[in-house]
Amino acid sequence: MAEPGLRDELRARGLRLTPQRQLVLEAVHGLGHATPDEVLAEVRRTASGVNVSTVYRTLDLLEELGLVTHTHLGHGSPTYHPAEAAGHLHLVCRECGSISEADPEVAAPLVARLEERHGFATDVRHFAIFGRCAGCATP
Amino acid sequence: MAEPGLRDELRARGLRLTPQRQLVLEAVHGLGHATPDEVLAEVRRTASGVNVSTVYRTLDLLEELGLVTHTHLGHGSPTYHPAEAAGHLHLVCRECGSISEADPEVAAPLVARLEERHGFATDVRHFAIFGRCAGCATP
DNA sequence: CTTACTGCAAATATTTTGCATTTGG
DNA sequence: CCAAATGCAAAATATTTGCAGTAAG
Repeated sequence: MAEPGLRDELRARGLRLTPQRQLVLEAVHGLGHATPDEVLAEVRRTASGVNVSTVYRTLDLLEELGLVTHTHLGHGSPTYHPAEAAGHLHLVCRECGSISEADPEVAAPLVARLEERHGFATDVRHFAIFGRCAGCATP
Repeated sequence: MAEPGLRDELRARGLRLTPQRQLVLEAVHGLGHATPDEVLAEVRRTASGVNVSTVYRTLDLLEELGLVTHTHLGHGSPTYHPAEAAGHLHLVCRECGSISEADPEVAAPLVARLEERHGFATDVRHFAIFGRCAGCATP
């Protein structure tokens, strides 16, 4: 998978395209949702010996470049996604820990009201909703 | 400020009312929003020498008892609130970091749709919405 | 060549845990 | 008294940083 965007975004800022940066970006794409640790593990499955610090620094960089985003899905580490795939909400079940996704359209009325009443521009990508999933519902 | 609820909740489970537990609960009430660290600092302003571990253990306990709740407001430590005051949404501005509140009623349509389409029971208390606040809007 | 980038190891920060001691009821 | 709770110090995690060597352009 070539990442045409990466090289250009980097050059535009006088930065360099390195194998590590390509690997991290590919890992984020491959995994869909992943913590820095999971990205590290994935990267190491392919190329051995990429360093933890590099993964952290690279994820920060990729986020600045607008190629990935992150979300806080509750406790622990943040989760990184490819920016393009970020157009969904996360439903986090506090009982079983499962994470499902929902169409951002369900949040449209909320977004509209927040804008209207609070002048608040909601970033739907960075969104996590907590509760109890269907599977854990007590009948 | 007497905490009538605390003693009873504890006794109902065969647990004990200790000065530390009262102090932590009072600190959460006094602060409104606070990380474990901030709670610790506040508690120490009053009584000296309450231990970090006790604060963590107590916050967990108070949450189980339903007297406080916590929310993840982005990076870093979770934020604890008094349970009664928890009936609001948090609007977190990613630019200035400010946290404002909104009436949970604005989320009603979202909650309804998630229930209907995904069988997901949203916990509105545990809710954080990211975006850009009115003050940071670029005109 | 120039300087951005990486690896490494140590420093921070945060939360958890085992165990001896204290203390509420 | 006795089990529960605390303090303490060490362990487990997670993330950041300084710096010297490596490599992209």
